[in-house]
Amino acid sequence: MGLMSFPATIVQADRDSEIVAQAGSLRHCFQVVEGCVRVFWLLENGRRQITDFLFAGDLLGLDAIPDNALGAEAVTPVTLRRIPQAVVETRASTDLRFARELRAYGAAQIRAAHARCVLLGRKTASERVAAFLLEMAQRLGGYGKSGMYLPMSRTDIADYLGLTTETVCRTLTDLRQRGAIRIERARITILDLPALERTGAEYVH
Amino acid sequence: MGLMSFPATIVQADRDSEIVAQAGSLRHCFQVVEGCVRVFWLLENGRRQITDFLFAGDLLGLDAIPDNALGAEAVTPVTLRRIPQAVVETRASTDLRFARELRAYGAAQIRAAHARCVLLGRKTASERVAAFLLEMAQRLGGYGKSGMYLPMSRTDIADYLGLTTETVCRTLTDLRQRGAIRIERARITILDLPALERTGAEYVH
DNA sequence: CGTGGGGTTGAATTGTGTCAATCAACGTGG
DNA sequence: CCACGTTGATTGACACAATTCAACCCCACG
Repeated sequence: MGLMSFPATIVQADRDSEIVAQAGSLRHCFQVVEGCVRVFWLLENGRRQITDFLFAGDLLGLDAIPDNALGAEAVTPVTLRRIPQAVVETRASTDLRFARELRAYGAAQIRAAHARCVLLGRKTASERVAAFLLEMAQRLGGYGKSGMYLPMSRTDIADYLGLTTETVCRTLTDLRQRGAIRIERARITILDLPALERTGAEYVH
Repeated sequence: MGLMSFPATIVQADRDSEIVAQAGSLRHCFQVVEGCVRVFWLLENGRRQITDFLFAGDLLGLDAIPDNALGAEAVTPVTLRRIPQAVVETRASTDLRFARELRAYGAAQIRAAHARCVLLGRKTASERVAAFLLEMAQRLGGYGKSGMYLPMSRTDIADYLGLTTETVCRTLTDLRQRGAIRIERARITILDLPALERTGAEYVH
């Protein structure tokens, strides 16, 4: 993403601290340099839906999301590049190549969100967890013998998949007992990829 | 949306027929002129998730969605304006105002998709149905004494809300018995808006 | 006036949530 | 360096919301 060339302020965020997009009247967007961020919505009575996890390179706040309801927090200590919305807007209004990149990015976001709707609306707990592991392996480079380190808690995973912590645990245990994965705390190794893919049941048409 | 000014082919689609975005090597996007369209994903074994209903004025296929998995069908007989993707692309690459509109549209789509994730991941059946009725009332102008005509079947509604037909029915019946709505087949009238809004429980932060 | 496809209702089942107990890992301070 | 407290992960027992299976209804349509 051509966001690299933007003048940006480097900011840090502690574990579990909020990432504020609105500083005074100035809106910002961010690019994750290092660490993991969760983007979420809250409902009354404490229900939470995580709509995305962000890792190095990922973007936040490009879409002019209205302030209410949406939140972003550091899952781990995070380093971010912060860029004023207005700067991005200006660039988008002059640089056609960049504008196109932005549109492509938006389209990818929409596609991902729709895939998540399918997952949340129509998949079972096992399918959700399997799909999650596959997504994370994809994004974190977690195929391979050494597995991947998942920075987020089981609760985070549950709130991402529309489940409870307990169900996530049980499902992981089940996958382990079937020999599909190895679990060492936050490190998960995929042992039987085809089995996971069979369970993660992606779209058909 | 500035799509009105585009040269477009008017096409019709029968009830339940597919709307094909890919004619040969030419991709198209559409604007609904009249009728209702469902956009959906299929999973193996017949599970279906409807990601959106489209009504007059709404757009389809602007985002360069990869052909697989996604489908669009006419819920009612539909009239559409069909525009080649390439034309839109070209226009976006020259007309900055239009490009901006496109981005705003994309941002709105993302926001809507995220709201749907919250609904599918964290809301109860009653909350989903109430939210659905409010959304439809909003989009169809269905507040008011005469209510609104819902063109889609209960099965469609269920597949939109991640429920079963039966649950949708029961929940509607329940809302009726509480005096929140009146049901006459496909026509639904909101009698107690505050009650619905209380149930539909929107985001809090 | 049948016939058929949605819609509605009922009864039984089950996947997932809830509540609760235990465990494992880790940081802290004595 | 070790008891302790804290926090997240795991497991078990039970409850319940929503699904499944089934029957019936009702209207539209040939």
